[in-house]
Amino acid sequence: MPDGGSAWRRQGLEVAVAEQEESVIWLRPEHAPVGRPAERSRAEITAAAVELADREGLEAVSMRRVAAILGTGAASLYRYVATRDDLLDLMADSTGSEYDLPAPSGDWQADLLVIARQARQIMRRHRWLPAMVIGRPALGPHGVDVLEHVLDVLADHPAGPARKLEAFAILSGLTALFVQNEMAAADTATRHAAYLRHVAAAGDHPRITALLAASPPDGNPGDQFDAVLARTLTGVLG
Amino acid sequence: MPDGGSAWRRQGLEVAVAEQEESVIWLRPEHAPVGRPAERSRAEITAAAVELADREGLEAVSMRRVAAILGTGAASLYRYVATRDDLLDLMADSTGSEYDLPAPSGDWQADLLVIARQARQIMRRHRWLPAMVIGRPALGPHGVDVLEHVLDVLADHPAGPARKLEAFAILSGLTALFVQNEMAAADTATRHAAYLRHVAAAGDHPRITALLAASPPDGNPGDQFDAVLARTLTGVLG
DNA sequence: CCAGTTCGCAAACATCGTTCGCGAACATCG
DNA sequence: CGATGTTCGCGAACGATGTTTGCGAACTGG
Repeated sequence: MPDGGSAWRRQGLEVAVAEQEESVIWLRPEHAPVGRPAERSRAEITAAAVELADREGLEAVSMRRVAAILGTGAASLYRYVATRDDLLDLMADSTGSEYDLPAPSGDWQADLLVIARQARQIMRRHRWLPAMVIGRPALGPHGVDVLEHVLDVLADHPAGPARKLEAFAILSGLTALFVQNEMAAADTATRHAAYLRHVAAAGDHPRITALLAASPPDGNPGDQFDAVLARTLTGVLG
Repeated sequence: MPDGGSAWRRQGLEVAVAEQEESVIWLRPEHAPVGRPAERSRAEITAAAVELADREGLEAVSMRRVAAILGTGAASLYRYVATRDDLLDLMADSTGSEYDLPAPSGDWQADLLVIARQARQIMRRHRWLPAMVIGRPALGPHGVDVLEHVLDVLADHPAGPARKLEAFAILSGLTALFVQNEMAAADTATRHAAYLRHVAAAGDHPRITALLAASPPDGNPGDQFDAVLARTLTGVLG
């Protein structure tokens, strides 16, 4: 049988292995137990992709460029990853290793804020992360560790499982939203401002006109992150 | 001068026009005042793109496919739009016409909830919208109308302009997050569940194991949208 | 040593966004 | 009415993308 695509996985070395869904990369063994050994690893490829994304953005992460960084051919990457989206999932989950997860203190609200603040820092380090957290939530080994920790923090909380999962999703999503907004402040805001000035000059939309007139002398609103997130969490939890 | 790209715009018919930023599509006149008349309009192209996205998703919206729907060549679209992202901006803003904006009632919290609920419905109608609202917030003519209305609702509110703008961004973003989550419930959740079952079976992560065991008999948490959004808005505003 | 299997990867395919160049179409003006 | 100036429509091409195919090379268990 020529190649044929991972036939060894079906040979029943472990019964549980045969039952696995192949649609999720975390359940696919990284290396085959027989045959020519691989020269690289998922971690190595992921690290290269993350570094490239940090430097030039997500859209610069093409199979060819990642392969070039590693000094291989583009097609070789498909021995480690079924598709580009798999690589993106690996990238997103790998950032989960940057969390420091201290033991729960008893104050779940404070503990969740600690996590959220770390998430914010991590997303600032990897400016492509917010878009992935929002648009393609991946739950790999590291993400599972974070989820376990959140559930540990909420262990004594009376809310049901579904609500706790929702709280986790909102914590991640809202943090990503915040970071995305503060990143777009320098870029998108300028483009919007040009059009908003035009709208203000046109005469309709008096509220926008007034807002733009009073905008410069307005003190900056400070960092609303903690306050908004705390309120939102008490909204979904008790 | 052969074509050369919209030279008439520089001829100073209107002084204000010459000052315009060309980087924003809303400030670029749709049709040239001289020369051969265009056979189509931005609105027509936008409508075709929206219909295609509603049917087959955002990634199906390619210049070639949109052009094919209209019975033209792909290159022709660039007479109406400078880039594909411009077309996406047009699509996003066009959904702003689906709002019904009643006069402010005096209760700003209730009025904002009315807007948010409409946003939710609109995003459910156009399943590609949440990703755009979050990743590429476009503020066109219709978006400006909605913003004007929100500012009108908040006219008597003591918060500063920056905070009101932040409230608007959070209102849109959080709504998009919610819709994205409820859409992913059927798709992503299934993929996650397979891996989560594996994690639970592995033995570590006892909280996740317990959560999965108690998951089926747990009553669904009802619709948290109104509650979470209200709490968050009072978090950023007074 | 050989049979079995996987690995690395050049080449090819389909598709994408975008640009170029030019004939055709239209409004204006002489 | 015809010439002129300008834009429009668009076939063809360019470069880049994700992915597949096919095969020689590399390794291992028997």
